[in-house]
This record gives sequence, structure tokens and C-alpha cells, in this order.
Amino acid sequence: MMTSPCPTIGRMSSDLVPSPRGRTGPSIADVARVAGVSAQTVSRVSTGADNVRPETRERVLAAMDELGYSPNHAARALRNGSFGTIGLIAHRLARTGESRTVEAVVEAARAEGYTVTLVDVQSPSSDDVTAAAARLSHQSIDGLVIIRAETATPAGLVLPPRMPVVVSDSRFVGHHPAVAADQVTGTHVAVQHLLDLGHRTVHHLGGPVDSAPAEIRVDTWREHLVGAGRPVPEPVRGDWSARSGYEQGRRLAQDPDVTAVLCANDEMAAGLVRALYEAGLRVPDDISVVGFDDIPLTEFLWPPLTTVQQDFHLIGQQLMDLLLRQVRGRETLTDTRIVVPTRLVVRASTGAPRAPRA
Amino acid sequence: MMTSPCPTIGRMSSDLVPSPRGRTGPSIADVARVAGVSAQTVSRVSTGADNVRPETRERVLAAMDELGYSPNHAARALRNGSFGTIGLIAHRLARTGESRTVEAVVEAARAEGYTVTLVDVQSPSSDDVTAAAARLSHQSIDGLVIIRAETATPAGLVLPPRMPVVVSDSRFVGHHPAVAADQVTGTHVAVQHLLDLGHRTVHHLGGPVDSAPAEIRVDTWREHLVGAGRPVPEPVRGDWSARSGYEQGRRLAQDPDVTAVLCANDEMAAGLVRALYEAGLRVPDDISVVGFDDIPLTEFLWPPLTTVQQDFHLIGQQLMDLLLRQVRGRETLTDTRIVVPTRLVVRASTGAPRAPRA
DNA sequence: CCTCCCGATGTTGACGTCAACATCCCGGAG
DNA sequence: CTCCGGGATGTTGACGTCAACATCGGGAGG
Repeated sequence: MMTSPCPTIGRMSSDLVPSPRGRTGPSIADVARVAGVSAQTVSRVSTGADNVRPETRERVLAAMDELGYSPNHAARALRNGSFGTIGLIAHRLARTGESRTVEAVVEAARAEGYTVTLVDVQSPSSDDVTAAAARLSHQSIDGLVIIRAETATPAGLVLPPRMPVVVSDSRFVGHHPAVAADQVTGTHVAVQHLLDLGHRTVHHLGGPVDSAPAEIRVDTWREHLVGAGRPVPEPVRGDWSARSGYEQGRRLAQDPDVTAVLCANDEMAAGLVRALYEAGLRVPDDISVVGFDDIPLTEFLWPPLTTVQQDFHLIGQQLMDLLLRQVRGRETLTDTRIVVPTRLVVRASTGAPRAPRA
Repeated sequence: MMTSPCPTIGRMSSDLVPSPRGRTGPSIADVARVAGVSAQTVSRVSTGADNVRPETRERVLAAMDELGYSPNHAARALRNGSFGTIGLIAHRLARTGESRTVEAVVEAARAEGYTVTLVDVQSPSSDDVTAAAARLSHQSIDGLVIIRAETATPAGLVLPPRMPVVVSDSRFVGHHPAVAADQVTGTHVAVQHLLDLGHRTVHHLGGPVDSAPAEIRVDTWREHLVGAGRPVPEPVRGDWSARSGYEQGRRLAQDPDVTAVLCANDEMAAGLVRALYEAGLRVPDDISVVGFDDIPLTEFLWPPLTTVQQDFHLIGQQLMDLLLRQVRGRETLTDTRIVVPTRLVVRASTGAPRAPRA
């Protein structure tokens, strides 16, 4: 029906039947017909094989060009079991740290010839992440990157067998290969910085209790104060948003004991600062504020915010590197953990308390 | 070869050959063997076909579970020509508008059962976007979303034939279906707001000249001033970053004629405000500032910034909607344009000039 | 002038899935 | 009792690609 009723001469059949296929583009067979070679030769050209006569290659390339051919990924994937694709599961994609990490992963992936398939889960619960992984997995990706699976407990997370995985969360050490920022050191340094300035103690505006990084920061902050023999005020909690920082800031502004606040991220710090201004307090004269992350805007807030810098770009690169070592080398790196350093960037939002005491 | 030489009783052949395949998981044939049915029946179960006896379905599901089977996407894609995947090309992924739009697209895609493959191009030039599209295209995606192809000229962009596409850039109207924020109205309203407050004219801190949205804002700003018979100061330029806003702000602070500045985005506005503070100027008492985008932090800057709000989430949804109408319906919507409204959010960074004059 | 060898090219089959068609079995009608 | 209909299930082939093997043709060496 589609081929002419005269099957005599194969070469003659390269008449003007422009591939009766519906939506899919020209196939390798179409190119072969136009170029007057076999499909295999076309395949050799498209995979960059060496043993094709230059003249033939030329003809094939011309035919490809004419037809607008490009290889069918699905068929290739089916044929050789690899997809050239990495799955990426993230939670709140538009958040600063997330989007910068995603950008870095995508960049690193492209540099290695991989594309990235992105899934934004509704919640970082084990169930949601597990479901997302299942959806991505088995055959449609070569590996999986999970960014900040905050509440997912390592035990509850079920991943497809044999699927290379990396997680950007230190709690997964021992369960999955992980890359994480050194939040512990960052928090210690930030608290010590404030104590060094003469503050008697440091208040803490933490992230949500179901966030692992937030908990690490709270625990480290508390631990440091205890270790330094300072009073440990009750931490207050936000949800990472500037608004929550503002709301908690209004409460902290009432408390005359507060002279220094460590915030779990920069957005909350910004909201906090605004609340302090509205309450007639000045930063850092009345209250010192430290943020966390060093988002691009931090430097240009007023006052420029002292903050703990995380290198999201490096985290993304390391994630990709660790993943590809597994994908390519079949290495099993279950207990590998890469810690990316953080550092305190001192700007203008921290200073000595008005009336320094012990 | 893989079936036993005794073809008598099909059911007996479910012996213990545990799939000699290497890296790929169990296939439909493995499940069929374990369940004692044919591959087609397994297929029917996995595609949710109706005509399978409940008892048989049960047996198949149990076999799937036992083997950890899940269907091979590549084979499915190859079989029925659809991928359940949308390609997404973006430029600077971590930038506010971009990441929020990406998030919305990913969300909308998931709601429709699609996954998203992401490519972050180095530059928004036609060449780079064309290359990215080619890489994604032909067969590995069902449609393509291009976000803010800022410098790509419509004419220079070459896309695979028959590939459904949407672009979030109004300049592509007539070339490709497009979704864009109503920047023209937003800019008009912002300028008028400042004139209404009594400012003689409005300065403009624009984005880079190779950005289409930036140019639209500059042109509209100029046009409005001209229409209102006001002097048109030379616009200054930033690169969208807070730092560039800060640098230009230091220059504008020197100019006593400056009483109101419209900034092309919020980050630059934030940098500008800091520069003004450092120069001893107050906002809005000495100089009024308006931003663009309404990023989440805007409300919590000091002072809270008056800005033109863009609904990135809605843009993302509309992009997806427009794309899926093409993917599913085979509609051709080449000259469709969807304009998403913007609105001015008045906060505390704008006010009457100190010495109001006509 | 005949062989052998080697590089270029062609042919075959398999990857996993599923639509289309074929077959089988059972109960009910004639 | 046979025949028919229809639902459940099995068989076949094709999607596009590429590795493995087959073939072909010409030049070098004997």
C-alpha cells in the first residue's frame, strides 16, 4: 500500500515518496534511500564511525540535511539501554538554593553530554520522592539526583534497584552517596563571630522543623552556645520566607534581651531586618543580624548582610560528578560523602552590642 | 533460543530462567513468564485495559511486584511515537523570573502527565537556542517551551519541522505562539504613577540592550514621557544584577535632577537603593524608586519597594496550556499570543518629590 | 594470473512494547 | 446436539537503531 507495487529495483524506489509516516520525522531508512546507501551506513555516519569513505559520508550528510533528519532518541535508548538523561528531583524549585543548584547540575550535565529531566515534587516526603523516582525511573533515566529531600527519611525512601543516585543531604550518608554544604562549620563560625563581637548570647530564627538543614543549624547553634557557657534562648521558627522572618522579627523586636540574631536563611533575615526597622531598632547598632546562603541580593540589602555563604554551584557540580562516576563506572559509592565548605562573609549587619557585657 | 525446545505446554516454560539480561530491569516477557500469561496480557494490565479477567490481572500484578517491573519508557516512546516529555529551553535558570516560570511549567506539565527536560543555554542567541532545540528535538520530546529567548531574533531561530513550540516572548508573535507579560501597560502605569506624584520626569535604569523585555521597557518609558510632554533623560543601563544597579545608583546619586527612577527589575532597584543610602539620600523622601517583577523579597526590602508585578506562575501555566493544545490537538497556533496582565504594586518607595513642580 | 587480505558496505536480528488480528473457550440459542 | 457470539487470551509484526556478522571488490604478494 505504501510502497509501489513494483518491488523490482530497490534503488529506483527512492522516488518521491516523502515518508508517509505521520508525525515522526524522517528515519534512518529515509536517509539511506535518498543517499543511495544502506541504513547501517547512515548509522555509521551518525555515530561518527571511522570506516566510511569520505565521499559516501558526504552524500549521507547531504541527505540528512535535506530531510532534516536527526536520530530517534527513543530507538537509540531502546537499542543500547542508555538514555543520556539524568533525573532531577527537587522540592521548591524557585527557591534560591534550589534554583542555583539545579542550574549547576544542568550545566554540568550538558558539559558531559547529558540532558536533565526535572520533577518538582509537591512535598519532600519520602512518599512523594519515592513516587517521583518511580515515575522517572526504570529505563527513562540513567541516574537520579535528589536535591534537598528535606523531610525524607533515608529509610523510607525506596528507589529503583540498580539506579545510580546522589542526594544533596548529609543525612543520607550510609544510605546513598551524598553531597552537602558544611552547615555545621558555617553555623559555628557565625555564632562565634557574634560572640566575639561581645554579644552575651545569640538568638536564632530557624527554618521549619521538618527541614533537615534547618535542624542542623538549630542543633549546631544550640550546641555552640552550650559549649561556650552562654544562655540558650528559645529559638523561633519561620518557613524560609521573608514574610515569616518579618513576623518573627516583630516578636523579637519586643524582647530587650535580643542583641544578635542568626537567621537560617537570607530571606528571613531580610524580613527580620525590616521588622526591626519598623520597630525603631537599627542594624547593627541595636541588633546584629546574620543570614545564611549569601543569595545575590544579600550584599545589596541595607545594611549589607553578614551571612554564611554556601557554594551552590559547586554542590551542583559535585552532585553531577558523583552521579556520573556511578553511571559510567558502575562504582558503588553508597557511603561516599562530599562536604562542600561554607564561609562567613562579614558585611555591615553585625557589630558590637550597644552595651557590651560578658 | 530462549524458549525451551519443548513448545508443548506454554505454562511449563515458566521455569527459573531469571532473565539473562544485563543492566536493564525485567521486561514484559519476564513478567509474562512468571505470571504464566502472554506478554500482551501483561501489556494490557500495565496500560489499564478493561478486558482482562480479574484473577488474571491479579496474577500479573503479583508478578510485576515480585520482579520489580516497570515499563520501559524508551520502548513505549518508540512504539507509539509519543514521549510524555516536554523540552524546556531557558537562559539564566537561576534568575528570579526564569526559575519561577520554570517551576510553573514543570508543575503544569506534571498535572498533565508530562515530564520536563531542561536545557540551560549559555547564551540566548539564535544559534545556541537552535542548537539546543535540535539536540532536544526530533523524537525525544513532544513539544518545546522556550523561555525568554532574549536576543534570539525570530527569523534566525530554526526549529525542527512539525515540533509544537511556544515562546515566552512577545516578539515572536507571527512566528511562534507566544505568551508574554504585558510589560507595555505595566511600564506605562509605573511612569504615570510617578508623574502623578508630582515628579517632573522619571529616570530609567534599564536592562541590557540585547534583552527584548528590557528594550520594551525602555521604549515604553520613553514613549510615555514624550507623550506627556516631559523631558526624556538619557537612560542608564544595568545587566539585571543588583551590583549593576548599585553602580548606576552611585552615578544617579550625583545628579540633583533625579527625583524618580524606574528600574527594569527589582534586583537592580535594590542595588540602586543601597547606593542612594550610601550617598545620604533617602527613599522616597529624596528619590522615588520603582522596580519590576515583584520578587518575593521586594516587599521586605527597606523601604518596601513599589514595583510592577509579573505573574510568572500564570505565564508558566499558559505556556504549558498553549503547548499542549498543539501537541494534542495538532492545532497550529502560529499567530496566537497570550498576554498576561501586570499590575503596579504601590509600597513605600515612591512618594511626592521634596519640592514638587509641574 | 591466482590468492589472500582488508577496508567499505550490506544484511540480519534484537532491544521492549503494543495495536491489530487470530484463536480459543464457554454459555446460550436453535 | 450443533452452531454462534463474544469475551479472554495469544501471536505477529513494526516502531528506529545499531552490533555482529556477511559480502563484495580491489590491491599486494607469490
